Order: sequence, then structure tokens, then C-alpha cells
Amino acid sequence: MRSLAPRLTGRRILHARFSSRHVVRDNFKRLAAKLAGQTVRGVTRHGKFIVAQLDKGNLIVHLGMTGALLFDAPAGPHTRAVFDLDNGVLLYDDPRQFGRIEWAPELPARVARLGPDALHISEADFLTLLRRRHARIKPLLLNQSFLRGMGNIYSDEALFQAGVHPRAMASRLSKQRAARLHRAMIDILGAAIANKGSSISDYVDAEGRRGTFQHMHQVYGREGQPCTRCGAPIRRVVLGGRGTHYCPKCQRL
DNA sequence: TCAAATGTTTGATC
DNA sequence: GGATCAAACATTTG
Repeated sequence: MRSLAPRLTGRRILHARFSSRHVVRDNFKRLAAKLAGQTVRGVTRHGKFIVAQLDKGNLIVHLGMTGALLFDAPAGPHTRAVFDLDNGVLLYDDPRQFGRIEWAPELPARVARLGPDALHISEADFLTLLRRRHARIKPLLLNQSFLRGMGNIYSDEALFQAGVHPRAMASRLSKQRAARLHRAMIDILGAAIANKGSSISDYVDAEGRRGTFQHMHQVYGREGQPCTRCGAPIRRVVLGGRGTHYCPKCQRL
């Protein structure tokens, strides 16, 4: 977002073309026709969705797990969309094709009706939401209908910082622990943004630069390595189908 | 060589 | 309605 918005806002889309049925569910030609000649009036974020407001309607992009929007990069084997702009070319690359590109006159319900943003929810509201849920906290943090914006890495890191076990029941968290988790989410997301994200294998921003937050991970990807706080080996389990990393000593159930 | 892992969402099923 | 799990896909790693 930080590198994308300044570069894209105010630009005109001259022409667009697509090559992935997975990423683009619409008819390619129909979507291209919707975009041609339109100017980007603004770029906003709705949880993990990127929304470019056009003269008419919105171009909605989700990067999935491996998607990337890149300015003036050479097209490669995983280029799924090409946007010719009046100031260069914007590519959408996505090896696994879990990402999505679509156009809509208004935000579709599944984008508009996500939970509150993890970066903006108040401590009191967060506590209220947690109280209503009979679910383990880690998978719940990943549920975008509950809270928008948290991904797998940052959920593990926030739970570690807050000292909360990933299997803890949301509704049973004490007010103090919920407050610590709220603080940790905002801290972790803020630090990750400041460090331009976590480049595990191939994540890059719109200018093609890798992030550096991966060097600051305390638990994610550190299975078997000593906890930076207590020295106990970091454990990896699967919760809700996602790899989950935590310190069994610092994060008690 | 092959099984398992990877940053996400959805749709089915209970 | 809510919780849980498999599936969509390509590539890397052990």
C-alpha cells in the first residue's frame, strides 16, 4: 500500500489484459473494457483487500498468499495481469494464483462486511467481540469476518508478545490478557509495516523491494529454536489448518 | 523421489 | 449461525 498508492493515484489505465482464470473470474474482455480509459482516484485498503477507486466503480485486488503488484517489472511466467498506465506498467504476479482481481460498482458484501480493522479497533470493542466467541484465539484472529487484517505470521507474533496461548478460548480470556493482545496486535502490525513486511521467500512491495520484518520474528518459522525470552524450544502445531508457532513456557494455556 | 511445507479464502459439513 | 476442515495452485525444502 505504501509504495502502491502514491504511484497509482491519479494515473490513467490505458489498457489491461489478463491470463489467469483463477485470479480473474470475470470474462477477460469484459473486465478490460471496464477498466480502459479510467483514472485511479484513490487507493484504499479493506483488511487485506486493495481497492482502487476509479472514475466508475472499483478495481478490487487481493494478493492471496503469493500475489504481488509490481511497477515497471519484466513480465515473467507467473504474470497474471498487465495494466498499461499513462506513467508505466503495473504487473500482477502470482505463482499460486490464490489472489483475485475484479471490478465492482460498489464493494461486494464479502469485502464490505468484514470485521473491524485490527489496526483501528478499540480495546473495549475488541474485548466485547472476544467475549461472544466460543473459539480458539489463533484461528479466530485469522477469521476476517471477525477481525480484518491479521494474517498467520502476525497472529503468531502478536500472541507471543501478549503471552497468550494460541489454543486459548477467546471468550475466556481475562480483560488484562485481552488488553495485552490488543496492544500486541497493533504493535506487531505497526512494526511489520514500518519494516515493509516479512519476506519469507518472495514477498516484495510494489517497487520490488523485500521487507525486513522476518528478521524480527520471535516465533514464526523458529520451530525448535530457543525462545528469545526464556530459552525453551519454540513449538509448531497445526491449528485450523495453519502452522502455528508459540513458546510453551511463555504462552500458558 | 516424495511427502510436507508455504504468507489466504471459500465452500461443504457437522 | 458458528466452528472446523479440505481444496484451490505452484514451488521449495527436508
